[in-house]
Amino acid sequence: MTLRDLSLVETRKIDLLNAAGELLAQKPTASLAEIAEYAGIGKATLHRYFASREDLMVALAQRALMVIRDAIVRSELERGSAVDAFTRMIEMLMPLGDKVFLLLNDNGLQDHPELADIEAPLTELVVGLIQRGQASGELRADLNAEWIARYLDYALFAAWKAVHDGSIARNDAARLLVTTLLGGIATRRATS
Amino acid sequence: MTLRDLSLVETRKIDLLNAAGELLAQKPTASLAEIAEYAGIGKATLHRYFASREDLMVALAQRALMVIRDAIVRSELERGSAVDAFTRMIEMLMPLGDKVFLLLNDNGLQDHPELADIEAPLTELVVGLIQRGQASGELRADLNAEWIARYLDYALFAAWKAVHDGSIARNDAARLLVTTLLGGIATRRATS
DNA sequence: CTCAAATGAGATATAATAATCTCAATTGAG
DNA sequence: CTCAATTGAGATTATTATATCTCATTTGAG
Repeated sequence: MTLRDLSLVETRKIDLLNAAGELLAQKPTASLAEIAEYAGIGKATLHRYFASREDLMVALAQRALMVIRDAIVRSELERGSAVDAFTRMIEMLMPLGDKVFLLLNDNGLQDHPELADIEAPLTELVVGLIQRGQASGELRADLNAEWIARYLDYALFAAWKAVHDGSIARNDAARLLVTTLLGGIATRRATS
Repeated sequence: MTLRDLSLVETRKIDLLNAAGELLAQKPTASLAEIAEYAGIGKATLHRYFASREDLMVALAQRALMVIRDAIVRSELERGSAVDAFTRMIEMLMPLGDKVFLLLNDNGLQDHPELADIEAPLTELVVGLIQRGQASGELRADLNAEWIARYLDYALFAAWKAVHDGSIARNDAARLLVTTLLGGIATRRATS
């Protein structure tokens, strides 16, 4: 085994990130020593892969964003009606909560450049979908698309948290979120 | 001046909390030394008022919740239609973002008993309003009231953050949030 | 099998911050 | 004005976690 064998190194990094993500989901304040132990490796080895805690955190957040991106790509936003695509996207994203939702807020990595580079095109995809829906008359055109995208983000967090707390059923979460987002909380009568 | 003069001690505590909240809003990682300096008092004095950092943080979060509670009480949820009351509440809460929205997520004080005691009755008030709206036919009865309350929380954060980032206008935020929450993001056509 | 590369356990060094302590200076009630 | 209570500046100690280092052991490519 040599360091030049990038695929092996990458595999180990992935295993390490998986373990770290798992532990941090339970205990967001876990120390590097705890993470190393949980991952079954030595502290020194952890540092060989990630020089600092921040490096590790950034890598974790990058991966979380990439998981989200993959889910969005796989939901084929361009296919069918905007509302159908929107629904597919929520259904794909909903199950990812456990892996990503703690990682993406809790930390102080909001405006890290390496993360912004991944997040920006992601937001673009979503904004694009929303604009398509507005153009087709499916989504309200009186709301700014960027606002809707941000609103969607937070609504996702709300649903993830509700599932995590056990206050809504896992299987029901996507449907519930979609219907709440699309239809709002008022009846027709009240908003007419 | 003696320690038995509770009102004076309370006044100083309030000043200290104001300063601490102000600084932490700008720099959430500020050390106790920085907080003391910003408040214009010595570190020792700060410790005389709050024995530990956690004590201070809990006090800050308590106060933030109390500020929110006051705003909700002043919006008279029982007066008029549920939608009107709901709108008044959002309009009262929106301007508080700067003071409270960092304090209530960022930290690790989620399930502190002293905070839960303040938060629980608050949630009750909101859930009560939502149920009133559902009973009167103004709000959708097919959505669980607790879910709507939580959804509302996160939507508020979304709007607060959007204002903070400058991506929506301060003056417009309450109206935008209310219309998005009540009406949803889809057109009538799409949800019919 | 061989050996260079990689690893793990743990010691050690650094760093940041919280918490405590000391004491001279200030404050304000009476 | 007087004096006990309070305060502030800063030294000191305690705590915690990160980061580095050492070296014996393990691993796996060839």
